[in-house]
Amino acid sequence: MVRNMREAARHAMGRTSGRAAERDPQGQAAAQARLKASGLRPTRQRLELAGLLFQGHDRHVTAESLHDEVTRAGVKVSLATVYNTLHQFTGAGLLRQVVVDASRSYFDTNVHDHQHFFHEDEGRLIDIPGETIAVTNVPTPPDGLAVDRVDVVVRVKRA
Amino acid sequence: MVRNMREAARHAMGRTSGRAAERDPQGQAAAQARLKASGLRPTRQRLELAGLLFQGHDRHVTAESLHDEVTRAGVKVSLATVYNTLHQFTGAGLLRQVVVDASRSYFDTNVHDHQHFFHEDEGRLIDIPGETIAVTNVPTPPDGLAVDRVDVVVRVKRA
DNA sequence: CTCATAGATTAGAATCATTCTAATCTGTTG
DNA sequence: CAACAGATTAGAATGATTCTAATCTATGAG
Repeated sequence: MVRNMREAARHAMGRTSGRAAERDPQGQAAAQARLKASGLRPTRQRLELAGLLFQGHDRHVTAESLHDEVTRAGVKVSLATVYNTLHQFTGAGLLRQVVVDASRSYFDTNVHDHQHFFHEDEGRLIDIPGETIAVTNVPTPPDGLAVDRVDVVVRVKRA
Repeated sequence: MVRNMREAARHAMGRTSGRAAERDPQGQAAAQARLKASGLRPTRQRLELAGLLFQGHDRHVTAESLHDEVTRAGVKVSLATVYNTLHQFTGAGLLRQVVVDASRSYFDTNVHDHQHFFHEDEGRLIDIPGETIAVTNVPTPPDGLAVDRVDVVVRVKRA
């Protein structure tokens, strides 16, 4: 029994993930449950990425930044898989895609109602809590259309 | 004198632009003045593009859509020039760039304060008049940063 | 536990919007 | 009209993202 579990863990997590799991037990566990709920297999790569993404605090990543990060952590995941995973997590409601920069896509681990500062000089996103800003008098959309969501981006620059 | 003006017009406007000018006298004249004010030479290409863009009603274009349009109108302008021109017009305050879609840049001839519906199924922008929506309680940006502008995008889908 | 298989990963090619290059052309000014 | 700064352009280059099709692996059945 003990051996079975070790085997399973080794298979699921791969070489370096013991460390990742220690770094980040809760995020990974929660993510694993949510992956299962979405019909996504808990592969080594997805667990590693989830471990980095869901550490408790809100994060904003691009495919490239996350790929760099996971690679620097000594884990081998292809860029294609990072892209796939970001989209699958988004589909599963674990991430939200943020469009603020024509050249890059950002993904946000905070999927609740909130807005962003976008630092145009550095290409960095900063959360604004959901209750802060109020958007009122949003008009009814044209016929046959329904509001999906309202995005507010406060673009900021060095003073 | 008459001959000089004709020549100038012919040179500035090229083969087919007599028609374009007739189609769109006010937009072109206004644009010409504003180009001059920005130190941009009134070339055939820029006048043609301005003629299409500034016809009085607000427009949303992408580089590709504008290039198609000017090409269909029988005018030969390279895609590179369309990109250059859109950016120069934006720098001159004649256009505003709108980021709503990770895969494309939109340019809006309405540079006044206003917001957009973005039709996610069709990739189409629809103006919301500036006085309609109210955004309140925008927090102070982090130290050393100043608000450049606040973008509001109401994402809509087929009901 | 083992196997078959659906699902996942990946290297590398392909794509798409956009930018760059450097050669040629044109508006402007003297 | 000459000369030159500025503009245009074809085509190459870039960079993010997606696709392909070959190889792996998690899972459920037996």
